[in-house]
Order: sequence, then C-alpha cells, then structure tokens
Amino acid sequence: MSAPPRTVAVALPLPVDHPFDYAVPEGWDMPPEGALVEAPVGKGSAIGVVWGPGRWAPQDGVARLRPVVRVLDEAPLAPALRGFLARAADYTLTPLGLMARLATRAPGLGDPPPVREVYGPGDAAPDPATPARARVLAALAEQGGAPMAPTELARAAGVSAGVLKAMAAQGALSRRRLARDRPFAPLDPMRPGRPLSPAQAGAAATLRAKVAAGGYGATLLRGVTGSGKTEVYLEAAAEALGQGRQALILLPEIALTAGFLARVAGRFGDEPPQWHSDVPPAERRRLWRGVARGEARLVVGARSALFLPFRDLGLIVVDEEHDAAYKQEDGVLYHARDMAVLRAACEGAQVVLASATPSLESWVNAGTGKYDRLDLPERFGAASLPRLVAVDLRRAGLKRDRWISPALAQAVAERLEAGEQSLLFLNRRGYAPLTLCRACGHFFECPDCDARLVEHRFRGRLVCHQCGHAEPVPAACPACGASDRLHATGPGVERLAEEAAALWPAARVAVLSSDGADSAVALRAQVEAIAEGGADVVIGTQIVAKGHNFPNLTLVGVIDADLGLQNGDLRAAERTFQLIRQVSGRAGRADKPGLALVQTVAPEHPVMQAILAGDEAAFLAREAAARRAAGAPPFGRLAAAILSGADEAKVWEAAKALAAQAPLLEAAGVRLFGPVAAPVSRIRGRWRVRLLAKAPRGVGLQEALRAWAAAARPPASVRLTLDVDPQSFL
DNA sequence: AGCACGCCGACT
DNA sequence: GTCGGCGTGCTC
Repeated sequence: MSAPPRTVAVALPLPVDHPFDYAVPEGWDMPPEGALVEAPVGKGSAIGVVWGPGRWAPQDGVARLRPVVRVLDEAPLAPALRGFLARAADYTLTPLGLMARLATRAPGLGDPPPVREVYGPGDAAPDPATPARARVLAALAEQGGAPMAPTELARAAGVSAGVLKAMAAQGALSRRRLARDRPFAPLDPMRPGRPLSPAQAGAAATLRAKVAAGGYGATLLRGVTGSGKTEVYLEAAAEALGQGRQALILLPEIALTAGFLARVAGRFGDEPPQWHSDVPPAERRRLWRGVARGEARLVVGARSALFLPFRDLGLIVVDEEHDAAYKQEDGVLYHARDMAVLRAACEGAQVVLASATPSLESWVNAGTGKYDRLDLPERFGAASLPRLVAVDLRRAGLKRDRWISPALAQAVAERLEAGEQSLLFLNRRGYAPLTLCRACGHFFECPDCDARLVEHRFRGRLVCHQCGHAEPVPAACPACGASDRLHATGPGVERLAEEAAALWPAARVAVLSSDGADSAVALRAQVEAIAEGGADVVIGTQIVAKGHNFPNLTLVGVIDADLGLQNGDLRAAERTFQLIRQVSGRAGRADKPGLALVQTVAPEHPVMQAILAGDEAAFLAREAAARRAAGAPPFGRLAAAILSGADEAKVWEAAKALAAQAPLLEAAGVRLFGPVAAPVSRIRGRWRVRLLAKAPRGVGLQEALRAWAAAARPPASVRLTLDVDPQSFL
C-alpha cells in the first residue's frame, strides 16, 4: 500500500490558465483548499492559492514536483470566494491565478501580526530595590497594574530604558507582546438613523426584507440626486449586520469622501473601515484579516474591495452603478458592477445597484425582471430638481476664443451678487486641447502616442493625456521658427478659469480637475474644501459630477454639452445624458432652487431634448430600442481584441492572422469585425489594432474566443488583449 | 509576468 | 575572435 500522493494544485499569479502542482513536505498537515501558500516558481517564489488536490501522475513527464515553501498563517479563501474567482476568470478570459491574485493582494500577508511590547508588574521583587525601580513599580501601580509601553513607562517613572531592561531580566517586570492592530470599531445596526421619508421607508423595508430572507437577489435602486438613496441602502446594510453577516458598499473612488463616511457614521455610530488605493499597507493588511475573520462587518471601498475575503457576505451595494470608473481598464479587465452581481450570486447575498441615472444595462435588466426595481421619486427635503435651459451657441454671439455665453455670464453674475456658488462644467483638462502654429500650421503631437499635446498653462507644459509625456511650451514654432505665432485652440478648464477671472475680477475662481492633486485623498480634500465655500465660481471636469454635495451651489453651466457626443462611442449618448444630469443635479439644495444652463450648438438633438425635458424613461426607452435594433449591448454581447506591439507591421500581421481565423468564431455564432487601427493608434510607442467580436445573447462568446485566440496565437512581440464587454473603444 | 536560453552586430 | 541585442518559450 503506497501512501496517497501528498500534492496540491496551486493557482499562481502567472499568465497561465492552469494551476501548478506541488509536493507537500512529509510531516506537514495538508493545506486545505483555499489556503494561501508560497511556492517556488522558476528562480523565485510566489504566493498562490491551493485550488485542489494535485493531478500529477508519474507518467505526466514531470520528473519531480517541487515542494511548497510554506503555508501562510491566514484564513483560507472560502469556497464562495473561490467559486466567484473561477467564474470571474472564466467570464473575463483572465487566467485564474491572475484573478485569484486580486483576492490576495494585501501586502505582508503571512507575516506575523504586528505586535508591540509592553511591560507589566513582574513576579520577583527588584534586587537591589533602588529608588528608580520603586518609581517604576509605583508608575505601574498608578495604572492599576495595566501594562505600559516601554517609552511611556520610562517617562512616567522618570527612569531610563536601561532600568526597565534590567528589571525585566530579573523578573521584576513582565514583558508581554500585544497585538498592535486596533480592533475594528463596533458598528451598531440598532442605532436609529435619520428619519426617513415615506418613500425611503418603503424602499428600505423592501430591501431589509430581501436581506432578511437570505439568498441572492438583485435590486436597482433608482432615485434622483438628493432623494436619499444612501439612507435607504444603509438600512439594508443594517439588516445584514443585524443578521450577523457582512456588508460591502462600493463607490467610485472619487466619491469616497469624508462626508460619505460621516453619513455612515451617523447611522452606525462609527466610521466603517475603507479600502481604496490610498490606504497604507499596514491598514490594508489589518482590514484584509479583519474581513476574513468577520471582525470588520461593514466595508466601504473602491472597486478592488470586491475581492476582499468576506466570511459571510450578506449585501453588496454598488453606488453610482452607472459610473464608467467601475470598469478596470488595465491589467485584469473587469467591470466591478457586473462582478458585484456575480459575487453576490456566489455568496448568496443581495446586491443593490444604486443610481440617479442608471446604466442602460441595469435599466433593461430591471425591465426584464432580472433585477427588482425600487424608485425614490421625490427629492428628499422638498427641494426640486434644477430647471434646465438650453443656450443655443449658434445664436449666443460668442466672440472668438470665448466660451461663456452672455446668458451664462449674466446668471453667474447674479449668483455672485447673491453670495451663491456657480459651477462651470467642461470635461477637458488643461488650457487648450490643441496648440497650433498660425504661420505654418504645425501642431504638437506626442512622440510616443497618436495624440495631440494638451497645453497646461499652470504647469507651463505641453502634456500627452495618453502617456503623461510632457515638454515645455516653446517660444517659437519648432517647425518654421516663427515666434509669437503659436495659438492655443479650443477650451480647457484652465482657459475657462482665465475667462472667468477676466469676467469677474472680484470672484474667487477655483479649478477642479484630476491634475490639481497628486493623490486621490488630496483630490477629495480639495473638492470638499471648495464645496464648503472655498470658491465663488468652480470650474471643473467630470470629477465634480461624482458624489459630492455643494450646499451653496445654485447654478450649473455646461460649457459644451455636445463634447461627449462627438466620438462615435456606443455609449456616447448615454454617457452625455448621465453626465449632464449628474452635473446639473449639483445645483440647488433644500431651500434654494437650482438652474442649469446647457450650452449646445444642437438644442434640437434628441439627446439634448431628453436632457432638457428631464425625461429619463423616454430617453432610456429610445436608447434601448436603438441598441436592440443594432444587436448592441445589453441585447447582444461584444468583446474587443486589441493587438499591440512596437512593430506596426507585425501587429497588423498578427491582426490579419486572427481575422483569418474568423470562421472559427462564425461557426459558433460570433461575428468578427476588423481589423482596424484603434482610434488612438499608438500609445507609449506601441501600435494598436482592434477587432470586435459580436454575439447574440446566449452564444458561448468566451468559449469561442478562447478557441479562436488559441488557433492564431500571435507572436510574443505582439500582445493580444481580450476585453469582454468593452466600455471604452479607444 | 519574470527570466533564461539562443542566434546575429560592435568591440577589447 | 567575444559581449550583448531582445525574440521565444517556460515556469509544477
């Protein structure tokens, strides 16, 4: 009788779609499925997840298996989480190990928990009993014998650290190690929250009942800005916590503000832990462990929080579910909203998608009954939505290089007079999108990308918005040598600020864009400071649309409402509708009605008409009909194949080879379009060519794509990226 | 993803 | 005659 093979299959963070087998050393306990292990890979080692028993057999040709290095002292990933990772990997065509890494991405996992040393009273009497030693014991006695940190004790007793060391050595002091990690503040689901309106109370009761019933369910929670969606889904979170389960609230990163955390604290008595890119390593580790142990009950986080190792997740909220920031666009490509629904299904949890302007996908899913729908009709606190008025730019009589129409300027002046804030919205960073030589027509382009350089006058640089390349603005044209002929063409927020300063010299003008701060935290702080009254005229890109309330803001001016409609993107109309709705929703609070002036060259455009009429249902219905007719998402499915490489000819060659394998896709019911040069045909020196696969619902799109990509594997110098459900078509 | 092995140009 | 470019393939 030979002993059973002591092997495990380990999912490793490699771009290889199968787990690797390892031997478990004799005398070790077999690590359970889901355990985190360190395993040798090539020269080094990596942290992986035990995915099952090894499938190795002597005849497989592998001479020997290398042994696992160590089993990390962390909770194994639960079956529900592993199931989620496997299905997410399958759906997004991502190697399992790379997907699993998202769930093990806390630094220092497996390290012993951080400890601090403390001194308490010892068993022995000090010998000799010097006055200094007596003072030490007295200082401890004053604390009731509670252990103290060495520095603290030494200071309290007025002795040096050496005295403590000597006392500890002879047993006059006891040395203990305490966990340094703070415990998680208990959150009280029974604490009464803010009073709810009847509509809120009804929606909250429905969600509570769904959470209480247990099991999977999905709800689209729809309500205009200020309708109190947050209070409603916090009730659902309270229910999950009351059941002893955990809850996760996902927000677009920029919406994770102190204001939001304070609202949660208002409901539960303390702030919940947060998870986002600016959380420092030690705190990430503490939270990862706290979540795995079930000690952290409610987590508020950005999209990557979706991969935390919850022990018993009862609820996921995806706030601002329509937000494009939920799509992860590099590395592992996934849509956090869709993955949240998948995770909820795997966990037997409720998922709530909340938005004032739902995505068409979620709207359709609610229409077909795949999701339930809850509407919060009126604006909480009796304020009304802002009045939306178009300003026809064709008749506005704007002077050259001016972007603020007289009507808008007049409205801003009135707000300044009244001591109220105005917001001018323009979704363009920098000073001007194009810098042109008026003598020879030369314009500035990025040396590494197919993109114009954007002038950033505050920084005095020309910047590439694709790769970050920056160069100083020259005094003379580099092509023809003409000086003083370089002309900034078109508007950016910085230029708008210049115009605003000229129009209203006494006003405090502030620019809010992602260029203004070097971390997400700093940016949030900046938004908050301005919202609290730090400026009279706020000029911002789309970051002002997200999440934050501007209590004293009564006017919104949309500088160029047509901007988003210019690219032929599938979702251009939807995005424009959502963005303008969200931005205009910033105007007006409880007692001050708001006004939104929408500057456009095409007020008769159906999208503009829908925005102005505020008729969201009609807009969505029309958009849905158009997408259905085109077989576009969510009625059909798309996947993009992007080939990229430094050698343009090789990239095209690889793209044509893939296109030649189209019959493989056609046979499975998937149509292939392309290849075409990507709209941004070169980024960071890499040429990019796109293909688009389109399938009706119900067709095994991923399966077909896998076979197709395998049949025409591009050479190593060309990278193939498969993007299932692409959101961006660049 | 890293990393090593493997065939063709500028050097002590 | 070698050192080194990165193109190709592997990692249990």
